[in-house]
Amino acid sequence: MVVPYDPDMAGKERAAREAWRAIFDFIVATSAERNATLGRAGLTPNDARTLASIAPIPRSMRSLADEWRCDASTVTWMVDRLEARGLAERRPHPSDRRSRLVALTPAGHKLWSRIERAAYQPPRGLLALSEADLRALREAVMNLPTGSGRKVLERRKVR
Amino acid sequence: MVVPYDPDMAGKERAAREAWRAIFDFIVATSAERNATLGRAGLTPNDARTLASIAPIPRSMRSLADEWRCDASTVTWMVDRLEARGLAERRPHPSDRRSRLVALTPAGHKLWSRIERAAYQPPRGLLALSEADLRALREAVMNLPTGSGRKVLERRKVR
DNA sequence: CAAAATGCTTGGAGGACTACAACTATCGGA
DNA sequence: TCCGATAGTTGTAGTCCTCCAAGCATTTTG
Repeated sequence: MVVPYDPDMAGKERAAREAWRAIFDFIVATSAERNATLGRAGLTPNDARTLASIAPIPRSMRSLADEWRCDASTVTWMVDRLEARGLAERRPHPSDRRSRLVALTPAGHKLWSRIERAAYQPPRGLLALSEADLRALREAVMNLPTGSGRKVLERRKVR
Repeated sequence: MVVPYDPDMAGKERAAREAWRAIFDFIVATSAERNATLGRAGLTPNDARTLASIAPIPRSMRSLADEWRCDASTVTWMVDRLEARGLAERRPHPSDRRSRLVALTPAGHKLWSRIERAAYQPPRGLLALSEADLRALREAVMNLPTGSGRKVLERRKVR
């Protein structure tokens, strides 16, 4: 499909830019609050990231290090902290005795589901949008590259 | 204005929740990437926050501490770091000789505008929305409360 | 004016985060 | 079976972030 000239494009581009700026600013403004919320629960941002990563299914230390592109020892520290709080635990890997699976404890599941529920509570203001808009917004956000415009983000294979 | 019953509400609520979840996941997924991008520019997250705060207009140390609800000495450290890198500078306050205004240097402006431009680049997906929708979206987001309900964040106790 | 308040800096302290190097245990292929 | 590769831990180190206490300069208030 060819679009030789769309007189609306200029205005639309600008509108998109302004909308995005608002979203971005909101994200920035929110992240501080989000961290404060986590802090109230005694969690650091990394704690939360770890919980989120292992909540669906136990993960090996190695896979976490790969996902986060950090040193394996860093994962050791992070998991240590969660384990000390009783939120996560190391389990033996069923087929590789070198490896450990990191899993949430019942307390960890409880805490994380509470935080997740609160965090996913959509702000009322979103209801000002039409359902179609909301879907478009969701689509738009879901298709965003997670890098800040950076080139092709090298695919990370999460095992 | 009374809204006794809106058959769309259920679907809308769900759409809002899903859109919000997408945004939230994006925030989580992005924060690491975003920090990596900043890191490539030699900036810590706090560096970026400071640059963003003083970019529009020079600010006093005090106002920054108030905005971030942190100790005044923390602001001193942060500004020190930027000043050491030649990105920001302290200027005398025109009417209060106790106070200092923190401003971007030319180098700071240059760097920040580059980063800002990249960060504010709107995702193409947003163009799927009509211009009117985009404006509505912007309005909605701009009117969102940035807090997750909680108003007063208690001083976090240092252990 | 004297005292209290304010703006900022310095010094001290500690936790979080991160990497690298060295080490142990285990796995997998030749 | 033997050896290189892999998973994870420990020790070391450095930066960042954050606070509190103390102190200085200046402003505001009684």
